[in-house]
Amino acid sequence: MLDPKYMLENADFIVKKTKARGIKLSLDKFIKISQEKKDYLIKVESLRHEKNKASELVAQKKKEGQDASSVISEMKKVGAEIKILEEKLKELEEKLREISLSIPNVPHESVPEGKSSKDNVEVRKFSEKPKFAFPIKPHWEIGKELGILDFERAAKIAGSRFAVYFGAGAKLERALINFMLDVHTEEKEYQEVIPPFIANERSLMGTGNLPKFENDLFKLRGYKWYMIPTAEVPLTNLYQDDILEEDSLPKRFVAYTPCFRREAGSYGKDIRGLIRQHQFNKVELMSFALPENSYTELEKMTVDAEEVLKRLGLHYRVVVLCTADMGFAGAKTYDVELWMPARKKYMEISSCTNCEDFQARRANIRFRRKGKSKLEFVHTLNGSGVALGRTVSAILESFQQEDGSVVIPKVLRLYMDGLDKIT
RNA sequence: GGAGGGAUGGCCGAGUGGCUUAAGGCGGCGGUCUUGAAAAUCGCUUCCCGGGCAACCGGGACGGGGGUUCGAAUCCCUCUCCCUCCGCCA
Repeated sequence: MLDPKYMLENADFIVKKTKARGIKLSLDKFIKISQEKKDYLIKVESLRHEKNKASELVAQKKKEGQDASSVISEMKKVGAEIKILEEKLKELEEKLREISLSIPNVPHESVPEGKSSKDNVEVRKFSEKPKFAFPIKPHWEIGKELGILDFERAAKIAGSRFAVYFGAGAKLERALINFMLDVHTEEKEYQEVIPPFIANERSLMGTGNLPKFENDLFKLRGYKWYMIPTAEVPLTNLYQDDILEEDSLPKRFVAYTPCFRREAGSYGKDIRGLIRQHQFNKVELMSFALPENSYTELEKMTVDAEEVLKRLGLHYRVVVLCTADMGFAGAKTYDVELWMPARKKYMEISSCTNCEDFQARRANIRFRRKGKSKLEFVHTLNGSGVALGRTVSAILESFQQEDGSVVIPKVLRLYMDGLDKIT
């Protein structure tokens, strides 16, 4: 949510920036209703003032034993009038809120303009694409042949877009979770969290998943609960309605959670393998930062996410998303993309986003500067550190051997009882 | 699932229809004292919206929503969350 004052004062700029996102937006209605609301507000306030004065008079008269009935009957009328105006006012406020909630964040000035993901700009790369002297296989074939991934059995249990991990596959996934958590907690100053994997409406409003993107979510039937699509939701809402101390910022958290997504509208896309699942594991980074530091924090977070991939020895690149490819709540996003040898394509594995005060305003997360009374909204940042399923895919494909086995990256062997190869 | 008790400013906590314009304390900020600090002491300090260059003025908010009333933190209804006891349970 954007600051309503900012919206009124910079309407043209916001419309222009939103257009760059590929979204058509008009703020005319917002401006008109805002003015209307203000007029009503002034009317209501003056009537309420009158009422307050009269109430004082009634109290005084009664104390002095005088008759107050004329004032009281007069105020009955005023009271009724106030009620009508208040209803109208509330209606207008509700409309304004609805509009505000549906407007995406404004991209940061450093974000390149573009029309699609093709216009994302590569920022840096790490290492080289792996080379193979034999015909390579996609990860689902490798996983099936090694007996560590099973999509058919997952389909029996749940349906398509689910996976069962067996033996060394399950252990690899668990090793990666522990490895990532250890890197982020022991070296990168993030505090580990295990949050609920279910969140309520308010929390999903806070992050911007609701009200616009309900179709992406799994809702629990009969409850106002949703399965989390990412740990960003519970982590951001850790401090919903809170007031933080300036000294306590930045606050950094890392959480392992499963993520649940409907993937509605992606029928037929990435149907094979671990790339696009209804349920996947992810280690997520989260940071609450001072506004003046949030872009430094975004750089740090991206580098921290990359660190994991570097140590695994996987080839990746970092791109800055263009205006058209960014998410609803983001002001700037870096995607870290892993190289998938079998598809000969880079795939997003981490998305590090500075939401500035967009989510903080929705979730009401504020802070107080030392010695000042005015409250400000914090900046929130989130980034994957990193998604597990796609990492496993890249490991299987990148480190596959001619005999069908897969070499385990050195940093993981400690987490896998010394196992150096899955055969 | 049953029965009770709660939710008040950054935090703690008083307040059961109009002398509350939310007491008091803690914390925070500033002054006095001190070589400095601590202690003591004095003052300031809830947030949001509207108006104003400003001092200031007006309005709102006591978990959320609704109601009663001339007037609600206070009474009624409802929802959410928290606590205690009983039952069940990994």
